[in-house]
Amino acid sequence: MPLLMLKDVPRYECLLKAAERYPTLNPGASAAFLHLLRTGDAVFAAEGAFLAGHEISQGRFTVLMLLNRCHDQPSTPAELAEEAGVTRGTMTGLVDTLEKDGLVTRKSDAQDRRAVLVQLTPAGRKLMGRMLPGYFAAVTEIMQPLNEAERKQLVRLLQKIQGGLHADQPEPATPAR
Amino acid sequence: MPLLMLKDVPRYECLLKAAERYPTLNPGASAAFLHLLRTGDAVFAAEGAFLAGHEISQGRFTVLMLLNRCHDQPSTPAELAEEAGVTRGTMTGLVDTLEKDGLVTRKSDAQDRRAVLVQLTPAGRKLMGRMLPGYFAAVTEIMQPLNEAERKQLVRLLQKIQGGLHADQPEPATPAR
DNA sequence: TGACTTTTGTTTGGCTCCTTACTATCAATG
DNA sequence: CATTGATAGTAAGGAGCCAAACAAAAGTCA
Repeated sequence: MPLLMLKDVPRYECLLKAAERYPTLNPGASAAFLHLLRTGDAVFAAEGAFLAGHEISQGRFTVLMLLNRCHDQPSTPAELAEEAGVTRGTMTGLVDTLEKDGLVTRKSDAQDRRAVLVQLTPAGRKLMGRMLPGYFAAVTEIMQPLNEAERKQLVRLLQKIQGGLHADQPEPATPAR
Repeated sequence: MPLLMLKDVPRYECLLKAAERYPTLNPGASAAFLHLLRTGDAVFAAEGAFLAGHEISQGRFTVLMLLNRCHDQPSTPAELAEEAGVTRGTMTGLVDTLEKDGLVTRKSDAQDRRAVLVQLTPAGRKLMGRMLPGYFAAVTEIMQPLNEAERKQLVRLLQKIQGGLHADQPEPATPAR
């Protein structure tokens, strides 16, 4: 549960009342915003609870997923950090603990002596094979309340929001490539 | 950006292909799940970016919001922790830094000598008065891509998911009260 | 070649949050 | 009363993340 926020979304009437005091408050937008954060956090926590049952954190699980994707190709920490959306420093720590637990190995790249190649060990592969069916089942379970049409609808709405965010925050240094 | 996860949601075709290997993987459910986490995190980050411009973190802002709600009533750290969904230990730290910055004060409760009352200082109230219009405008801006009907639809879908989560995870110790 | 810039992985120190353990106070019951 | 149990706030230690600074190795270009 990484997001500190209101535990319960305020009732819509309260938002309406607050809007009288704050002219910039849009009740519909605020309600959607709060529910999105709230539900996103709850779903994230549900995923975390499942993974905690297997003694693994979300961060480590993400790395294992990335390494499990293409079985034999090892990845460098920099690639993993980029794909996971964390800094290389963070990835160093994640790989450290995964290596300590015997789930991945580090070996130096023959071509580039700066680089390190990270790869799943047989134990790591075995763990994923054991976890993934349950993991996917848990995800399906979480999304059970929505039928297929509703899921598509949800994805469409979320993509709209995300598209707006990207437009708001253009990377200033890379205009075109 | 507290959630470590895949930076980009996998393409739907990749999910379909993965579903061949993992029978429990439901592509539609997985896509909705990943988009929900991804967008929730992006929106959370956008909020954090706004608040960072005012030199304040999400956690501290939540506390200030709770204290600003009812102007004169001070709250105890335990109440604040309950409402914010964090532990009392975490709340101690948040109030510590807010007090250090002169935004809130602690005073001991006359009725209950264990308790502490936390209250906004004039400086804290002033900060909120300065920040909130921009904050609500930023929330509105984030939700701009959705029209009012879509926002309602989104809230409905999110509530459905949340309802399912509560049903899955019944508090075992408090059956009825 | 030699002097630059970039990239790689790591280290360090910081922040926010949690869990656990502790003391002080209250409340309930004999 | 005195004992027992619950509750309030705090402190200590850990996990996960970041930003900044670093040495080593590559790439670039005169």
